[in-house]
Amino acid sequence: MNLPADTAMEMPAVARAEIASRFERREAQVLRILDAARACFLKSGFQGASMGEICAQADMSPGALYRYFPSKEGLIEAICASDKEIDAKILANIAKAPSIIEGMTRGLLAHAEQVHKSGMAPLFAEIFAEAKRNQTLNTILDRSMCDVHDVIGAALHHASANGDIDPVLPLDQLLPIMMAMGHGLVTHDLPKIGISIQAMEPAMRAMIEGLLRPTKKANADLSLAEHVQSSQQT
Amino acid sequence: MNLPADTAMEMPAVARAEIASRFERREAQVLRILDAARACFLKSGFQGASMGEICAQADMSPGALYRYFPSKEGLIEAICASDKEIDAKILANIAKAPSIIEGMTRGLLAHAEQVHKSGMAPLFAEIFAEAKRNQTLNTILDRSMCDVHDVIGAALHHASANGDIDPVLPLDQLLPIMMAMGHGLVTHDLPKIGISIQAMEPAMRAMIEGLLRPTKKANADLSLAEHVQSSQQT
DNA sequence: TCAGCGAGAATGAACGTTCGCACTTTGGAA
DNA sequence: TTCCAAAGTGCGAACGTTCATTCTCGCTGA
Repeated sequence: MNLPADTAMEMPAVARAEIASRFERREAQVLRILDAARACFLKSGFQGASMGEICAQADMSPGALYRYFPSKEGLIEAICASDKEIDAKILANIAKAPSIIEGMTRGLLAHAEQVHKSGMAPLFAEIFAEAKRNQTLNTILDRSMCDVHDVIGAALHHASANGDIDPVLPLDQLLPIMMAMGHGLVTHDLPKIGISIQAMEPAMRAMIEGLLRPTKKANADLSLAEHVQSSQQT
Repeated sequence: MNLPADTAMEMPAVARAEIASRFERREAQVLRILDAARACFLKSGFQGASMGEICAQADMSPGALYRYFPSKEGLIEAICASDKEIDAKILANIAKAPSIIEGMTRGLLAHAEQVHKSGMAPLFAEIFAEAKRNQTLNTILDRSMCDVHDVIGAALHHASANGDIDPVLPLDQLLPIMMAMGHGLVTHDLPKIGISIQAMEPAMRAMIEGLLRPTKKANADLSLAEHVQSSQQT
């Protein structure tokens, strides 16, 4: 941003290119620490990872690390806050999608695939688990969830106004269901089962279509009468 | 706290006969410890809860506790193993349901409601997060998931043989989706949002119907063509 | 009498954090 | 330019605490 230009000019060109100013150097160090912390938290969990472990991973002494973060708690909060931004592009695509069904289908799958491919699924699970106990984390998570809520909520309203959503179902119930689905896809260990996430697209689309598309559900109870002749097993 | 062991110990001679034997007393103590551990893990997480905390909650000294469990690790494993049984009745109901759609709808919601009502959702989140790092826990969890897989898998096969499931979708993809949904409903903080889980039944049924019910999805891409005139927002 | 139980102090390791110090960079005065 | 004080940075030993676990010993019921 607002670098002292004179200082930059006193430096040799090579050094200036690498770390042009104090501010940037500081930012680079912060990033280095965050990367190390992410790796350690991923491997050992928030409580399980020690500051020593993180220092070693960042190739830095404790004294140095504590110049950048006031505490382990602060580090955890920074990790949570930094990882919310992952969704930005995906959210934009949901808003731009030709229909709510396409948007949600692709958005959910893209999100799940991104998280699993980057290997960050355990970290997500950790964040959500920790947020149920840690008030500060909970607030951070809520704030980042707000963006998601806003985008999907707006898309739902828009689709509803267009008559693309079954009027029987209250809109404010659809959103939590979507959120829970996304949550499940990310937290559940899909890759372990050997499922390709992209291959799930037809099934996901069918499911979301069932949820949102009008008609066909005036009284769903007929499914009961229809299938009385059925199921039991050993 | 209403701990079984407490009550038993303060009971008159007649009632004491119920837990007279060494074995039964030992079992009661184990239960007392497990209850305390569950409460502490729920509040502070596996790593966050200390043995001291658990001892205090169980009203027991460390020396006593260690007569029943070899380590904190062992306690965690016991908690994970004991909490898998929650699903037994719900699973049975899924198998007995008149149709796969009814079974899955009610099963998923019953499971979610039970977990949330008992306030154990954070513990579930904790277990799943921890299992991604701890090999032993992972095995325990896998084993308990096997039961669920078996029951739902059997129900799916049965329904599929009856023609109740869209033949286009491979069965082995449906199961992970169901699992992920259940997982999401449990782990996501539905009650915080103020949603009554039972009220979600129509929406859930519509969604599962969309996923399983035949017809209507020969080429779902028409949803794209249909809605080209759509969505953007502020 | 004896095996098992329970309490609680003791132990030793690990942890988050701080401290003191040496080194470098910065910005301005001489 | 040269010099200096101030500020910033990094290191790693050290600190105080907390933790999981063990030990010792007295107690209890059979």
